Amino acid sequence: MGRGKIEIKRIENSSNRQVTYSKRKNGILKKAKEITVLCDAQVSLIIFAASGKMHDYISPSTTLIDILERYQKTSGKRIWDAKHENLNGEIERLKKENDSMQIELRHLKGEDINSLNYKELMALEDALETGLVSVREKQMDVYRMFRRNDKILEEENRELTFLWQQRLAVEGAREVDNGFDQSVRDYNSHMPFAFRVQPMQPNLQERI
Amino acid sequence: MGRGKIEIKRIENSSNRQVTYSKRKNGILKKAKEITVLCDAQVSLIIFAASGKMHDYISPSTTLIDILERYQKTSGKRIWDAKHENLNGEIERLKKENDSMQIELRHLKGEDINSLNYKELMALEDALETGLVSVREKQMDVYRMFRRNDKILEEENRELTFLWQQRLAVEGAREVDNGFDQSVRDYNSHMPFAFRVQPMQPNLQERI
DNA sequence: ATCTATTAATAATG
DNA sequence: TCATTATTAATAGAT
Repeated sequence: MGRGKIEIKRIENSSNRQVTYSKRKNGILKKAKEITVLCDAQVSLIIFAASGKMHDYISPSTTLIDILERYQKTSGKRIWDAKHENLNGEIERLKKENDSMQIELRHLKGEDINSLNYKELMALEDALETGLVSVREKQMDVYRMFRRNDKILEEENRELTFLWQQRLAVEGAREVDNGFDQSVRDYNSHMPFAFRVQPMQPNLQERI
Repeated sequence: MGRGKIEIKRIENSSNRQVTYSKRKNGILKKAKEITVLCDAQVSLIIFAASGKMHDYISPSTTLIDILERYQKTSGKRIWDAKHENLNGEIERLKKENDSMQIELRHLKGEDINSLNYKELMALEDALETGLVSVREKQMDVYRMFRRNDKILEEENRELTFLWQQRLAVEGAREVDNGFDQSVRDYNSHMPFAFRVQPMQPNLQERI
């Protein structure tokens, strides 16, 4: 239908192809609309041009999702069900995992243990004891770390105090004419920053 | 195009409608095939007749799923993502819940506790102690139940033994002419079933 | 289903 | 891209 008949095979001339695409696309869309009106049909039509441009028509009486749902039922082909089922399976798996952990947690907290038999109670006791031992060991580590830090700080303090007093004595002897207050202020500002008490164990500091 | 022009509105005559549907459906399918060949287009066409009959055409170079995926991207409309979003959200939620329980469990078992601070360690210790107390209490309950059961059984045993011996004595005095072995066999078979040792605490029995 | 008169779509052209 | 038009294709109504 046109000035000449054409073979149904790829149109090699690119611009001809584009023009034909545009015309025929409109034609199909029109036909799709017409059949829905004339015959109560429901149509989903999606067309992608080679360029990537997309055109679609969905009968106004329905939705694409609805049509796809029906398509699945009618054709037996899977569209989203396959993905859907995987996700549902994953959810089931996670829920089960969750439940069993939930139960284990409650047991470890001493809850819901009426249903446990003697053997299970013994195992639970063992687990709790093991955990308690580990936790108390860790607590001791932390405690020792504190103590060590304290000792280092104390020692530094002693050293600094000593240095301070020594210097004070020397300066006091040399500059008797200046007021005492002035000296103190001087020493405060001259005290090198590096000598001031700095936190040890920075990691510890952050966490506690 | 036909013997007469028709208005584009629902065809009221049912059989005419069906015939027209059939003809035009073929026409659209043909056009869809043609545009894919002529213009490198990709088409997804699904048609439902009012009767429920379904016809479809998907360009051979692609799949419906692929087209829908592109449709989503191009149009921004959600198709299956809308459905999947819920499920994905659920999965994320469950995974998070899972992870935190996993961590809590490991902590209670004394694992991975290096990163805990002192306060957290104390809380953990408390939890473990509480759990241990509960478990040990339960163990004591079970132990006491055992003991009680044992005592009841012992007492029953004593009673039965007493009854047995009493009867034996009476019978022995009355039927001295019969052999002893015979008597014993008699008594075994005459002993009412209800008097035999029965398990107490059936629930306990099953679980231990 | 098939036929065919007629309308609709469109290929080539400007 | 748009309009025109010669020609083919689709199809409404009849058989």
